[in-house]
Amino acid sequence: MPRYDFKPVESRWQQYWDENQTFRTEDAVSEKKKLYVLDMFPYPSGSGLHVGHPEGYTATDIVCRYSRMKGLNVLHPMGWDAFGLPAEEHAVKTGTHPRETTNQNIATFKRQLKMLGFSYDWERELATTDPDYYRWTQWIFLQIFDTWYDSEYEWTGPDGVKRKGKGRPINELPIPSDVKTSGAEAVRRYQDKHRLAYVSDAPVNWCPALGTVLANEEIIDGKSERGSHPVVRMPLKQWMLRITAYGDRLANELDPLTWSEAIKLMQRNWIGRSVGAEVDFKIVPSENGKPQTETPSSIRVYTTRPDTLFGVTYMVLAPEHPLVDTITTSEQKAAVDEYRTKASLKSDLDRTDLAKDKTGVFTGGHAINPVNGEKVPVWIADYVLISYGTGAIMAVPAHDERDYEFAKTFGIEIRQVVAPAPGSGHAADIDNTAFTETGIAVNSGKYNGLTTADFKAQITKDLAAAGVGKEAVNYRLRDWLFSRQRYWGEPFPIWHELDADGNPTGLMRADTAESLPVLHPHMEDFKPTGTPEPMLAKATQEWLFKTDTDGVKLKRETNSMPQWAGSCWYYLRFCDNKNSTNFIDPAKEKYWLPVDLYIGGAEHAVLHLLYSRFWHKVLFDRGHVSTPEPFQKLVNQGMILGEPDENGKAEKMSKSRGNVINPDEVVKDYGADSLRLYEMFMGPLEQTKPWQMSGVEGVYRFLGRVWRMIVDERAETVKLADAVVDVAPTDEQLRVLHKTIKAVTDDIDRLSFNTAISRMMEFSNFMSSQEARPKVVLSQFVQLLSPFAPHIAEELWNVLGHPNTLAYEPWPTYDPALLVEDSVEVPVQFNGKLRSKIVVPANSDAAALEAAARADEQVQKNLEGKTVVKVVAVPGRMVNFVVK
RNA sequence: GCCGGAGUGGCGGAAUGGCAGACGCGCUGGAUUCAAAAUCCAGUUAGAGUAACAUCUAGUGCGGGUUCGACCCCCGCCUCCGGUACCA
Repeated sequence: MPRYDFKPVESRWQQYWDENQTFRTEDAVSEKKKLYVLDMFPYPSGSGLHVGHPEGYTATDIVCRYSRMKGLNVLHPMGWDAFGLPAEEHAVKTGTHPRETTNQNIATFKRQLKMLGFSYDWERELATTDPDYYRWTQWIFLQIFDTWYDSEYEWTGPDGVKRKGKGRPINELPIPSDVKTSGAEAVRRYQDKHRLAYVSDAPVNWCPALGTVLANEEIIDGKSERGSHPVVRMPLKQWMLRITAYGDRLANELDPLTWSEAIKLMQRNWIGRSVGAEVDFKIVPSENGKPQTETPSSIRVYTTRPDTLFGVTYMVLAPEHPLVDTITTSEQKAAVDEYRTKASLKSDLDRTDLAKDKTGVFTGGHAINPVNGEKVPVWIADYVLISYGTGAIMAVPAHDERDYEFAKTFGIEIRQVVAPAPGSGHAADIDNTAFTETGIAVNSGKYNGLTTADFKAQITKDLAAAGVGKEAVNYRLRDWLFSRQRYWGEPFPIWHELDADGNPTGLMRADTAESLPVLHPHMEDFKPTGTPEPMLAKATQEWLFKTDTDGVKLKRETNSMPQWAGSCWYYLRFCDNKNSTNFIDPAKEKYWLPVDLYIGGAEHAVLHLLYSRFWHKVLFDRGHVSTPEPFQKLVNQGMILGEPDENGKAEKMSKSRGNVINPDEVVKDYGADSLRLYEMFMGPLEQTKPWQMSGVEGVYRFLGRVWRMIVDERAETVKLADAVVDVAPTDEQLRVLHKTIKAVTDDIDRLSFNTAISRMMEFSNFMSSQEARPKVVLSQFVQLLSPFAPHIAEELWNVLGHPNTLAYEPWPTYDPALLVEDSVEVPVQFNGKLRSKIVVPANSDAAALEAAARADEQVQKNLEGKTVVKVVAVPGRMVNFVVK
């Protein structure tokens, strides 16, 4: 073989690994120490693998191959997040069943991943669309459906941690006696209201273009995350998951995880816990004859600043607030109605677009401020959201920017009640801007002089004592809208009871675990209904209806689950993907969980990771898993941008820009090892970085040099180069080898793959110039290279005379004694500036260093005419003369 | 606006308190070749200086500070990237 020909080598080893099942992980639970390394499994899109995919996959593959050589029992699986809209949209256009499209795409992805030589255990492959898989997705849904959250329950979990709050079986939910006396049906309805999976009639985000409703998390700037289609809000009956019940735990239990602070913060911000108070303002009976006898007779507001209660000069209800009709006077009714209509027509986008200009209408009604008895006018305005807090606020223009703007617009009084604390460096300029800092209370009656923190604590207590308020916690996080109107998602294992006329009674029945999976109905026509009516409503009568054993007529739930469902628990199924009696064997769960290293894109920082943690915690509470968190260590790979343009500016890869790099092409021209090596050599894993084809060329040349270092290029067949001999290595060769072993090992442990590769380049630059290259040294180097470029490494390992694969050869270790050099070059500084270098024995102490430095000619020249104030000598590092 | 991250040669990046620019790309020159590709060798921060070395000066976004010594730590700014936004 004259030159390194990657094609036959790469396909030979891929075949070898396949045939010998080299990377099969033993199914039995082992005594060996385990390592579970997981990639975020891909959505198998029609366009195939993107160069961004192999970045994370190569990183995990390096860790896995390295860890196997270190003797760990490694679990490294791959699967497919295969439900989703594109396959269904394709079905609408072509009539091809989504399953067929999905299977084709999976085949392409699988071929591409195999082409890159990743050491997955393909026996554990799974797709979320497999009935054997979504059977258990539906089963977990039933667990969630069967659970209510007891926020007062104190318990110690299998992890030994004491917690307050637990998801408990619905049959343990205490039923109030008045409900109990109302009969069995009332009890069922009461239970349904408390389940973690429940049906709600609240306004939701309906996206006509996608033909489905979307979760809050799937909406960006008022448009759909996918496709940027407009979204409108309308009330619909939808499934919700009570993720807010777990808000505190989802935020707090992030602490012990090895995740970047940035991602933890994003999750905490998304959860958005805030502590404040709820305060009741009594509604003032109308003065113009309109009777005000309706209950409730007070407006409840939520505030994080109860210390500013004395500064309240008006109140605002969200336009959708139920009390608007009650409080609006007849004079104001027309104006209020008009405003509400306008607000309801505005999309969320419009509402945020107009963020600067405050609008609103006076209702004519008033309420009483509980702290001072003042009559406060009540307005409606769309800057108050019905979906947060109580949908009503007390407005304190002096100390809130939004209220300030509103008050300026409508000429409402601005009353300062907080003064800057002395020495805080803040100033209050109430004539021009709101003062939103904390400080000292003023104009607040008996509370004057209290600090913001003390005032808050005191008034919260006082309000509670008076029965007009209490401490309250609020979350930005909403319950998770869990139903979609599409075909290509998991059907719900739920039936609705029908009355004699065929109308739903509102009562539900769950499928039994044994009857799962609920399969998709056969359909020919995949066109969306164009209305919020789900696709599955077009299914056959047999699929849709049945009569239960007790004679009750039932209709199937026709919504389907969102794409997130399948990815919420796939890491569990990988541990035991063939189990037909359980979603995971408990012993296997105990052994493999948690995932030790999870690598994927930052785009899943809130959605997938939050949902998945939520499901895991429900399973934890119900005793199905033993760890409170699924992913111990998380690393987000940086985005790979396209090639920089002539101005050096690199942009996101996209079809429209025409700068997408196809991994197939790269592998065709340079081979899989080069692609893997390049993606790791580009820069730090977590950093965003531009693609440069010339860089691929660089690592490709490096592999050629490594090949020539070992193989005789001029020979007809693959044989060792003449310089490769069976001799004892020189001291220098040993030192370079052991330095490289140390550096590469440390770098892999730190996931610093770019520097590991540069160390191997240094090694090959050195060794290639050696006239005699000891086999034993080269063999160990090939092992170091093998996690990064496994194909060429396996081949060279063979050429060096080792039979079989090196996948389980013990990882080379270094001898610290060999790293020590006899003499070292040490810089000599004058006032911190480099002036000379001296060569001294490596073990020289500070005094010897200084003496050697003083003996140096350059140093003496620099010392002339100067006074030495101080000498700093750090053995092995440097000498610094402080002179005047 | 708020929260996070980052600013180092022509480019990707290395060095987390001790020789700034490892390694790679690109570029320049040379060797090899009939020629090319491939490969190998040398050079490559800028400026001053030298026949050539030597040597000197400046230099890690900007301004200040701590230190014998700062890309690294502290304070104040600027720019770029990511997240988020009427959340009371």
